[in-house]
Amino acid sequence: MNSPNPSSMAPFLRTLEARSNLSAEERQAILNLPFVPAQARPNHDFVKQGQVLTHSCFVLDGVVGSFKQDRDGNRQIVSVFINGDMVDLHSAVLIEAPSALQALTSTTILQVPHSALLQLARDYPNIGEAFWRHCVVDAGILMEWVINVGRRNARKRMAHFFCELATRSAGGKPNDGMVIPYPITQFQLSDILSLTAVHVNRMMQALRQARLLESVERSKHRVLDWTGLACAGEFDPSYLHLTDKPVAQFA
Amino acid sequence: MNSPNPSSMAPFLRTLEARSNLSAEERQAILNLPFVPAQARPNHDFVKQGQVLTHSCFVLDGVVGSFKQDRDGNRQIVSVFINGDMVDLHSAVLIEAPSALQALTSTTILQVPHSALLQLARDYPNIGEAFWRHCVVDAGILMEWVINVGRRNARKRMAHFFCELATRSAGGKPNDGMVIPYPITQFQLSDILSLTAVHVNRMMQALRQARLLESVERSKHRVLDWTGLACAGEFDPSYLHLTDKPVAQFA
DNA sequence: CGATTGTTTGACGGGTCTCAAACTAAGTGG
DNA sequence: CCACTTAGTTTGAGACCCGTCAAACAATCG
Repeated sequence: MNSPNPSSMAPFLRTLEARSNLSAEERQAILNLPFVPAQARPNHDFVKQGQVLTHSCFVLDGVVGSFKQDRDGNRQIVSVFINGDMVDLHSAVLIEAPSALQALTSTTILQVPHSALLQLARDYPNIGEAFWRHCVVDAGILMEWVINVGRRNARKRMAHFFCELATRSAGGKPNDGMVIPYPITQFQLSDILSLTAVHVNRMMQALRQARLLESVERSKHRVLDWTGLACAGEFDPSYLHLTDKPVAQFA
Repeated sequence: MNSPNPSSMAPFLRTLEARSNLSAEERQAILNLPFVPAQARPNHDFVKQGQVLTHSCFVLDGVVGSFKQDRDGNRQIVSVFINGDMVDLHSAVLIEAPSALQALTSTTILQVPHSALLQLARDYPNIGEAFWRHCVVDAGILMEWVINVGRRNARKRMAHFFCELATRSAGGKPNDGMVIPYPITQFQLSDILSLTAVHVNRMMQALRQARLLESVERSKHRVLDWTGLACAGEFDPSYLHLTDKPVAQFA
């Protein structure tokens, strides 16, 4: 355990602290979480839907998609996770995986045992609350996904997704010219956006023509005009809870 | 406080116990939660999106929809709640409402102060875990909603929704002939399913013609053929976590 | 250099939306 | 009890967004 290096949990701590107040002792307890590193191959489930889990997965480097499939095997990505995200913290309290997990590119994950997470939540109720809050924020992102897929047309939907991804990779506000540091193919985009790869391609061209986005080498993407993109995607980042720290009523 | 009667929290306890194991003392603590009853008028927000909240809302009787709107004011219902559901338990840890709440029909809600919920979670870590798990199940329902809206056509989508609603109202497995005890208009259905009211009407006719569903008085609906409906909607109820009790690894 | 993966293009079809209006049921006031 | 109003349901015609199928093109890698 703990081989990459002892502070590999630092990005997780950072994510938690964006939304919750933690004491020095609590911070240390998070950093001391045990883990087992693992490499996830792209296009290959490392968690299967319905599987019973004993650990949660933390993304140290790369991109992970959460896949659900309908009866015909049509796959739909319901959320994506990047560096610093705890993919399935929820599995600590509901051990049956509601969706499959798959890396979209070669990804390093750290497996954190449920027992350690739950022990921490019991020893430090404030950490328990922070974990709970973490899951609640994830649910808020899902809500945004519902309205994205349900109400926005292909162009807005795609713009919105890139806004979210850019904002999350930048840990706040993205800059014009930034490159989203994860390769995502148009085929993967079609799974994310509930569109066909053909239509993704056409909308991509539309965003390029509007000088909002640019494709760069290896299926990566550059934000050319952040304000324009946010406008095209009707993007309001507040649901990500990355910047402000909402304080609970109870002290 | 506590006026309807002291055990009004019993349905909430039932919901929690379907998914978590609680001790006698913990059960009693849930039942003793303080609350303020309130009546919610249909088609009128009782919580606005972005509002800062001091209490969570429990549905004692009726239906509540969670609405999100895009910039143009297009509304989309992202989840519905019925008797026994704690609509926004999540607001206890994230006090800014991610969506508006509105009754779809005349509804009785009980407002439970966040302070009481958080105090309970701290005094009884096991209750904290149960609350956390409750929110995680809600998020799982949202995931199903994403694939429903994203991947299923109008007919399947509608069948799936009625399956979910029937299952939840029946607290498990619905029966042929059961009437879903909440009036829902086709206009409301269009907000739920991301369709137009016109198309909802046409799909409704298709389900009626297939002898799967029947409309009864006052916008209510009767399930004629449960197996057929579940098949038409590709419905698998496991994500609702109503029957089995998944036990966490940690004792 | 061939093999594989990802991107682009075109033609066509269909599911769903839009707009508009008629019809029905339920509730209200005179 | 009836006339009126309002909310909800139903129907039709036309347009458009996006899906399907098929094939060519480009880039990456061994």
